[in-house]
Amino acid sequence: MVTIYDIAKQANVSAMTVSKVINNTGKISEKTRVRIKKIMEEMNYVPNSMARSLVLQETKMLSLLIPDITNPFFTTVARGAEDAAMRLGYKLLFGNSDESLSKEKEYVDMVLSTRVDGVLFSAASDLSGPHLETLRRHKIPFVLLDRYVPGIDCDMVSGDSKEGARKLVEHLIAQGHRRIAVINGSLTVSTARERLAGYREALKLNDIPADDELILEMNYKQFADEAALRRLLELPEPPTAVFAGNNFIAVGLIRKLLELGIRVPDQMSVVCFDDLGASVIDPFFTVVSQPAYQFGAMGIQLLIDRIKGATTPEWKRVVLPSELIIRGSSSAPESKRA
Amino acid sequence: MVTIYDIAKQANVSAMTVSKVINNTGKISEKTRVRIKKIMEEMNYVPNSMARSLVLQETKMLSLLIPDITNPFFTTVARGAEDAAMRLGYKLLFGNSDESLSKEKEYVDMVLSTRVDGVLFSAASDLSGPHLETLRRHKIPFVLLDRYVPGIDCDMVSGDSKEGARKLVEHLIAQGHRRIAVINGSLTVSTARERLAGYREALKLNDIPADDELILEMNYKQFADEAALRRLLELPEPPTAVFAGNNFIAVGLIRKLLELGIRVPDQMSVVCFDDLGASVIDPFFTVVSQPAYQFGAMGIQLLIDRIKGATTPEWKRVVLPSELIIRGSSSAPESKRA
DNA sequence: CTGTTAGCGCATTCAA
DNA sequence: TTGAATGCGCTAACAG
Repeated sequence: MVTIYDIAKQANVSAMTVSKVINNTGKISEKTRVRIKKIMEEMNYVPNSMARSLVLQETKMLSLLIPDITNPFFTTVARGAEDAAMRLGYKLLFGNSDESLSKEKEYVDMVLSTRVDGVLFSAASDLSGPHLETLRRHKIPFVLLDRYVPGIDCDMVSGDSKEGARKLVEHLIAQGHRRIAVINGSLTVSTARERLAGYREALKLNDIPADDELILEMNYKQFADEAALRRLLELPEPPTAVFAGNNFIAVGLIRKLLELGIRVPDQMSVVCFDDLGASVIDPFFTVVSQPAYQFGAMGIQLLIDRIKGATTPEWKRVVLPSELIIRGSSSAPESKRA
Repeated sequence: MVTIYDIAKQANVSAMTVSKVINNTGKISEKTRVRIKKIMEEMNYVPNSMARSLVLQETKMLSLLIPDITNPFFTTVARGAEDAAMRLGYKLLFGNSDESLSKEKEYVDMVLSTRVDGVLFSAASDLSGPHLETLRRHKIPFVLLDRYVPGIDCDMVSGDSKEGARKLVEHLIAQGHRRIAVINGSLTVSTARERLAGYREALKLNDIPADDELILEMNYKQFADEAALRRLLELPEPPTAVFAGNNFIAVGLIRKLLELGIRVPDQMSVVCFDDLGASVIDPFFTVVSQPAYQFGAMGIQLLIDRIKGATTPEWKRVVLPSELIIRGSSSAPESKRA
C-alpha cells in the first residue's frame, strides 16, 4: 500500500510535508505543493482513513438504524440520510433492527466498536432506552428519528402522529363514519400511542363514543392477527372504516379484506399513516403522508450539528409537517349513500 | 476512552494479555481470563476497530453501491446484503449512484480511503470500467451485481435478462399481440441490451417482423420521454402492447397512459421487468420477477468468499432464476377479443 | 516554510 | 503462561 512515506521519499521531503499538502494545513510553498500533488497522482495514493481516524479520534462515519429498509417510508428516509451524509463528507453505515431489541443491541455493539461519529436512531420501542444510554455512556451523539423514547432527552426529528391521526379520523367522520376501528402498531412504540391518542381525540371532538372493541394492537411490520379482524367484523355493530397505524398494516388489511370478499371502499373505508413509495402505480390509499426524505436529511443535519457542537446545548426537536391526501380507499359508509 | 491498557492496569497484567483474551488467541490461564473479562465488563470496554483495522489490514466493512435504494428491486437487494453481511460479521457501507458516473466515482474514492474489504457493485453503465479498474489496482475485491461491465472479468451475480425478456414478450405474443413496443433503459447498461436481445429473439422465434420504430431507449430511473410515446401511439400501425425495461419505466408509462385516457390492459397491455415491492396492495403488473433478496445475499456471500480466498481462482458467475408472473396488466389485444 | 518527535489503540514476534 | 518491543499510517505540537 502506498503511504505518505512513499510519497515523501519520492519527493525528497518529510512525511509531514506530505501530510500538510493533503490536508491543506500549514504553510507550504506552491512549488512543492504541486510537485507533491503530482507524485500522489502518479503513485495512486489514497489516504488511509483508518489511520487518520485513529489519531484524529473521528471516523467521518455515521450510522443509520431503522426498523426495516424494505418499508418505503424508511427507504426514503435512508435516501435522504445518505444524500445528506455524502454531501457533508460522511459515510453511512446502515442496519435494520426489525423492531427487535436483540438485533438493535447487536447493532449498537457493532456501532460502538466502529467508533462512528454519531447515530441516527429509529428506536425499536420504548425499551430501547438502555441502548441509547449505552451510546451516551460512550459519548456517541445520536438523534432520534420518528420515535420518541421515554426518559431519553436528546435531539429528535419526528412527525406529529397525534395530529396526523386526528386529521385522518376526522376525514372519516366527515364522510359520515361513526364506527371507526384502529389497527395499530405495538403501543410500546411512541408513534402508535400518539396515533391512538389522535384517534381518541377526533372521536371526542365529534361526540362519538369510544369503544375499546374497535381498537386492535398489532405491529408495524405486517398485518398480524386475522382472528382479531374477524372478531371486529362480527361485532353487533361492526366498523364501517378502519384507520391503519401504518402503510404495511394497511396493505395487509386490504389483502385480508379482499380474501373475505369485502370491497374497499364500498363496504369498508381504509386510511393509514405513511405513503407507499414512489413505485406505486395508482395511488389508492387515503393517507397522512410524512416527508420521509426530509426526515432522513434533517436527521443527519441535526446529528452533524451536534457532533460539531454547532448547536445550542439544549436539545432540538424538529417536527416535520404531514399532509392529508384523500384518495380512493375512503368514502362515505353505505348507509349514508343514495 | 477505555483502552486495553486501562484494562491491563486494572488487572495487573500487560496489555498483551488483555489482547489475547479479547481474541481468544495464545494460552491464557482460565483464572486470569475470567478476571480480565469481568474487568472489561465493568469498565465498558469496547475494542477500537479502527486501531485493529490498522494493524490487521482489514476493516470488516463491505460496501454496497447501487443506483437507487428507492427502487424496490434495489431496496430488497440491500436488505439481503445487509442481513448476509451482518450474519457474517461485516458492516455495510452504502451509497446511491443514481446511474451517474460522477457520483459513482465520488463513491469509489470514498470507498478507497475507507479501506473496505470489498465492494458489491451495481455499475452505472458500461463506462464504469475505469472505476472497477481503480478498485482492482488497489486490490479491493469486488463482485458485480445485476449488470455486466465489458472488459471486466470478475465474480458476478445476475439474472438472465435475455431469457426473462423473451418470456415476457412470448407471453404477449401468445395473447395475440403482434405490434409490441419496448421502452428500455439506456443501452449502455448491459441488462437493457440483453432485454432488447430477448425481445428480438422472441419476435424472431415467432416470425414477427422487427420494427425499429417500436423500440424506445430511455433510462431506468423514470419514464423520461413523453414525446416519444406520442409518436409511438400515432404510428400508422400503433403497438397493442409495451414491454417496459423495468418497474419504474412501467409505472411512469402507466401514468402517462392514464393521462392520455388509454386503458390498461384494454387498449394497451403493459409488462415489465422486476416487481414493485412488498408494499403494493393489488399486484397489477405482469412481470418477470427476480429474487432481489438473493441477489444481495448471494453477492455478499461471493464477495466474502473472494476476500477470504475461499474460492477457486476462476471467476464465479451466479445466475439467479427469474419468474414470469402473469397479472392484470396484460391481456389479448382488442382486435382478438369477442 | 519544513522537519522531528511522539502517540492514537491494537496485535505480531519473540523472549522470558 | 505472560510480557517487551515494534510498527500499522497518520497528524498535532513544536523546533528549526
